[in-house]
Parts: sequence; structure tokens; C-alpha cells
Amino acid sequence: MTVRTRFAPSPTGYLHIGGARTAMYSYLYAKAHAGEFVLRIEDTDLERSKREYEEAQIADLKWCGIDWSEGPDCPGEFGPYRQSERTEIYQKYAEQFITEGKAYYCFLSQDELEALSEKAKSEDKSPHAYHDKYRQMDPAEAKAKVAGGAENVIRFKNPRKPYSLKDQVRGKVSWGPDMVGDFVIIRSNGQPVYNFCCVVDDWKMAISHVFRGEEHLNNTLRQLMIYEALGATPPEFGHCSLLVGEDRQKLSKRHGATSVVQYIEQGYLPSAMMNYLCLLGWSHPEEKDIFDINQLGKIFDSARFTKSGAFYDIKKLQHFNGQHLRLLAPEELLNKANQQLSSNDNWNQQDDQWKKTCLELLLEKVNLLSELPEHLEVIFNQSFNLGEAENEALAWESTPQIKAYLSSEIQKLVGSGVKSASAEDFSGWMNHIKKELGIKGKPLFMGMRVVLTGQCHGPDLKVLIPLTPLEVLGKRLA
RNA sequence: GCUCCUAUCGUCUAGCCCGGUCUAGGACACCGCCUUUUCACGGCGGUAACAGGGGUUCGAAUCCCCUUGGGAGUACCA
Repeated sequence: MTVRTRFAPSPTGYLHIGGARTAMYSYLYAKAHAGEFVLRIEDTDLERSKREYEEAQIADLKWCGIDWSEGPDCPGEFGPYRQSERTEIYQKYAEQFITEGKAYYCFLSQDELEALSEKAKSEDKSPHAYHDKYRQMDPAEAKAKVAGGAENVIRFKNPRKPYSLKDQVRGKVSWGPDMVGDFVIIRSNGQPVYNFCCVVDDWKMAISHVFRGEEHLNNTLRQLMIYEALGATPPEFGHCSLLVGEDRQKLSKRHGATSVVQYIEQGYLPSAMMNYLCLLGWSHPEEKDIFDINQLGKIFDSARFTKSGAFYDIKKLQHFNGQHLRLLAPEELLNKANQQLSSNDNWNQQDDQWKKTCLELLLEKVNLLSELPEHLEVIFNQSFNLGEAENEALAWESTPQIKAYLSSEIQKLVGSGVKSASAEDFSGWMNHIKKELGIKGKPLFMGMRVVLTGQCHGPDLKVLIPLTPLEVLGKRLA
């Protein structure tokens, strides 16, 4: 049997990092088993679903490096891949359930429903205890009522018996007979409800393995009932641990940046993002931490999922990003940096050789590409705030000599029409200061640094100075 | 309330299924040292955990029970 997994987002917002993670797990699992991965859009909530969100989520998924062989944008033999385009299918099975006595029409109004829930609650019963008022109604009578135009929903007739499941991550999970009531499968507007269409789709699309967040664990009970009513064999389920915030609650917008777009904008690398997310709820058999998820291959199997919720730690993500950044090939790094710095004139005016040298110099200082502009300041900044350490270095008696010498040297170079100093120029200056002025050690290095950059620390001077325009150097000395 | 899930350093986790090799390993963060005549990168080292209580056993992080904590679900959302 071919392994077929799927990711089934609702287009009601941007792709969430938790969604990206389960999508990745499903994708990796399919890849590990030479299977197929499909994308299905769950847009049965007409009010909240938007086509623009569907497009955005597809773009975000692609950015993550996740690819599918079937989906709304590349239909296969199991289509259509949008639930809003599959209503007749759901309708058909709902009607089948009615004729088989596995579901029934319910005419409870919203108000009645609320009153019934209140009543159940006050009697210390489950809220759904009285939602089955029409369960025993004569089917012919109900049908006539529907034909007469009475507003109705279709409720599934709970078999009221225990169910259990062998979950790929949780092991055996079981439920007692009255955890849920007779739940709605078709709304009064004719639209099917999640638990129903999810099952018919997973079944009709021949999905073999379902990986999703733990918040769906209890839904699985309802879904198991529907599989049974359909006479279908349920897929394997794997309910992954939740991503949580600092308060240990399910990650949501109030915890900060939770959409993958936000990380795209902040200049994170997809490889780092996926690597980090992958390790939040799964562990590498060889305890590797930095890796390319696409090289995982057969290593990715469901046995290594973690059961408890994982705190989403941006600090650690940043570390992963830094690691992946330093692993990038120079060409690739240049491309990414060009994207990140597309509006930075100082950067755009330079040639590729300059940029590459510069990146090599600055890379060790950043975890994020978006930190590059501030580090570029050490090259282009013309005014600066002197701190305590800088003032101290400027007050050394040797520093004014260095400053005077360097000023005249730079003046000379400018006069000769050169735009920047060469590495030879720089070592020449250093030798002169050492030999002719007799300054060495800390006063030499720190003196040159503070006079040329206005700071006591920063990147390697002998690489930095040739990158810096003489014009800037001149202004700083003045 | 009810149902389900869950519990190893501050955080992510390895180990648990198949008890002894665990004076519990790695990573982030933090601290120190080395490297760098600066900062960072890198290297080395340090602080730091088996929720509690009962069993079972010669022996338990590992098996069983209870307690406590945390989370999720309880919709005509997904």
C-alpha cells in the first residue's frame, strides 16, 4: 500500500508555524516511505475562508521547501482538492447515512439548543446531553418536514459505545461511550462540518497516514465513528505535541510572531526554520541538531515523536539560523544578502567582490540577515557616539599622533584619486606607526581602531579598512 | 464540571518499550577560560533535571498504583 499523507489547512489566515511543522512532518513521512503528499484546502467555513489566504499559505509552504504532488494548484486523480468544491460528495454520504439510519434531521433552533445546553449543565450533565431530541423522530415525518421547508441540520447518530485508537505518537487512546453527543455533520446552510468532510476526504483521497496537532485528538473519536459508518478503514493517526508559548499554552498570535510570513520578512532562512521546527516534537536518532531536513530520507519515521508540548524558543531559532547562515555557499549567501539589502544604497553601489569580502567579514557577527544593515554601519557610518571606552582610548597620549599621521596619509590617497585603501596601504600605515612613531601593542591597535571607526570593537581592521570608502574615513578623522 | 493527553536541567531533548553500562548524555541560554593585541566566530570547561508518595525488585529515570502540576477538547470553527 502506498503511503499517502496530507496537509489540510483552512484558508482563514496566514500559515502558522505549528501548521508548517505538521505539514513538514507529513511531507517528510511520505518522503521517507516513497509515498505521496497532498494538499487539501478545508474551506467549509464560508465566512472566514478567503482565496487570498489560500494563495498566501501555498506561497509560505513553498518557501518552507514543502512540495506536494496533488493539490488545488496541481490536481490529480483524487480531486477536487478544495472542500468547497466537493459539497455533492458530502451530501451524498450524508443522505446515505440518513437512509441507513446512521444520521437524522434535527430541527432544534439556536435558542432551543442553548436552553437545552443550560439545562444539561444545571443538572451536571454534559452540555450535549439533550441535543438528541429528534433522534427518535420517524424518518418519514422528518423527511416531510424537510420537504416542507423546515430549517434543519443533519446530526450523526452516536453509536454510544467505547472507541479506541492506536496512535502513532500517543499509543493506545480510548474513550468512553458518552464523551460526545449526536454531533452535526451538515449545517443548516447545507455546508458540511469539519469532522465529517475530513473523514470522507481522507477516505476518498486514499490517505494512509494523518499527522496533525494534539488539539485534534478528541476529534478523532467522532471521526472514528464516521469511518465506521462509512464502512471504511481509518488511516494511521499521529497526534503531534503542541507548540506552546512561555505560559505553556497553545501558541497563538498573542505570543508574538506565529506566522511563517513574519519570519520570511525578518530574513530567516527556510532551512533553519524547518530544522528548528523539526526538532520541536521529534528527535534525530543520532542526536544531530543541525541538519538539512531534505537529507533526512528514511531516517524520519514516526517512532521518534515526542509526547509533551514544546516551548517555541526564538533564541534557539536564532542560533539555528546563524548556523545555517554560516553553512551557506558564498554565491547563495550573496543572493540572500542582495535580497535582504535591496533598498540599501551603500550596499547596492558595491561590486560582487567587495560584497563577498564584506559578508565573510560580517557573517560571524550575525544570526539573522536582517541584522546586516546595522553591521554595515561600521563601514559607512560617518558620525558616532563615543562611549566611555572610546573616550579613554582617545585620551591616550599616543592616539593624537596616530590620528595626525593617518589623516595625512588618507589625504594623500584621496589626492591620488583612489576610492579606498588597499591592504598594503593599511599594513604600511601600521608599520610606520610602529617603527617611526614607536607605538605598539594595545595603543597601536586600539588607537587605530578608535580613530578610524569610532569604536573600541568591531571586525578585523585589516579587512574592514580596505572595504571602507576613504571619504568616510576622512570624515571620521575630521 | 466532564473527557482525553502529558510530566528528565530555565528551555528543546537523549535515555524509558527490552530495569543494572546513568556519579543521567547533547543542544539553546547563562558563567568562566583559551584563541583573536578588540568584538564576534570557534574550542574547552562550569552551574543546572529524573514532580511527589507508595509499591515490585538484590537493584527503578526506566515496571505498577495513587497524588499533584500542566495542556487540549467539550460549536451549525478547523
